Amino acid sequence: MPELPEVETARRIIEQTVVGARLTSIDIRLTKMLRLSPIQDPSVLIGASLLAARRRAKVLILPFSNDLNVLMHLKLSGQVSAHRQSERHTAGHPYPDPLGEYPHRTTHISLGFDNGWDLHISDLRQFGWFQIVPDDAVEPFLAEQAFGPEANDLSTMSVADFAARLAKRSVPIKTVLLDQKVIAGIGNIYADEALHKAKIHPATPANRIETSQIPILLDAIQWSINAGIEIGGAKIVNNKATMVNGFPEVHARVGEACPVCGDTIVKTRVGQRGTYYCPTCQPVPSPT
DNA sequence: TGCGTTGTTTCACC
DNA sequence: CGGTGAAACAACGC
Repeated sequence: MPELPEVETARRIIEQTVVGARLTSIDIRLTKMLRLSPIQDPSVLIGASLLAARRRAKVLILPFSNDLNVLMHLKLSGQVSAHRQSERHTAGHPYPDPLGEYPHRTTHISLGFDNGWDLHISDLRQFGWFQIVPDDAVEPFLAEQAFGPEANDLSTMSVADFAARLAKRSVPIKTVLLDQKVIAGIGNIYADEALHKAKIHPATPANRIETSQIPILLDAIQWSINAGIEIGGAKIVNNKATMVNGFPEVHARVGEACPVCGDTIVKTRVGQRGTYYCPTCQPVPSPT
């Protein structure tokens, strides 16, 4: 799915278009999207106003005025697109064409608001979910996820806290960065970018990261996530991120030149995920 | 044709 | 119990 920057971009679009507006219609074409929802009848939301657009980790939280909330996860291929006449804002996976007709074959949910904006939720692979839950279920749901601090603002995570988490894990550092319970919001693209910025090989066992590298890695994570937010989320074409304003620097750029040292970026597999790094900037860690 | 793709959950196995 | 590795969910383009 969209990672934190893409979900944050979707949140901002929702905030700027339909927060404060009243829901006038909701059309759910693929009921599987509601498979985790305790409330199955979407019409209960009609007539209520959207109060805010929140985000925790990669989950969107949309509280309505009738004590109900929409919780949404875009997973690997979800997209939010807001439309009002000729105006359009889109975030998330771009399949098949953000400039084309909506709703289309993979637009599974559409919401209409009384200020003229329509929100279309599309999802090629259908891994995403959409829940309608009462107010008193929101915090328990989030608590159950046990998300770590937000990757775009790690001011609440001390170097000592992070070091303590890393010390308990023998798996590759990249795998730990993808664990939402350690830090929330990092995905495959930004894990590669953060490790390149910090000059750490992605397969380095987490418990063997040098103490001096830990604060550098914390800074690098925030840098990569905020770089992603600045460009409005990664731009995916044919399942590959394309560079916008020099970002990403290594992800999906196998065979190209490292922007730091000029060496050729290579691709490997770490924790079953495609992984890109620069062999010069990120040397294989020395044994023991 | 088979493989890989911005994520998370579950399960078997230590 | 807790950590780890792999499969599963599914559709599409190369």
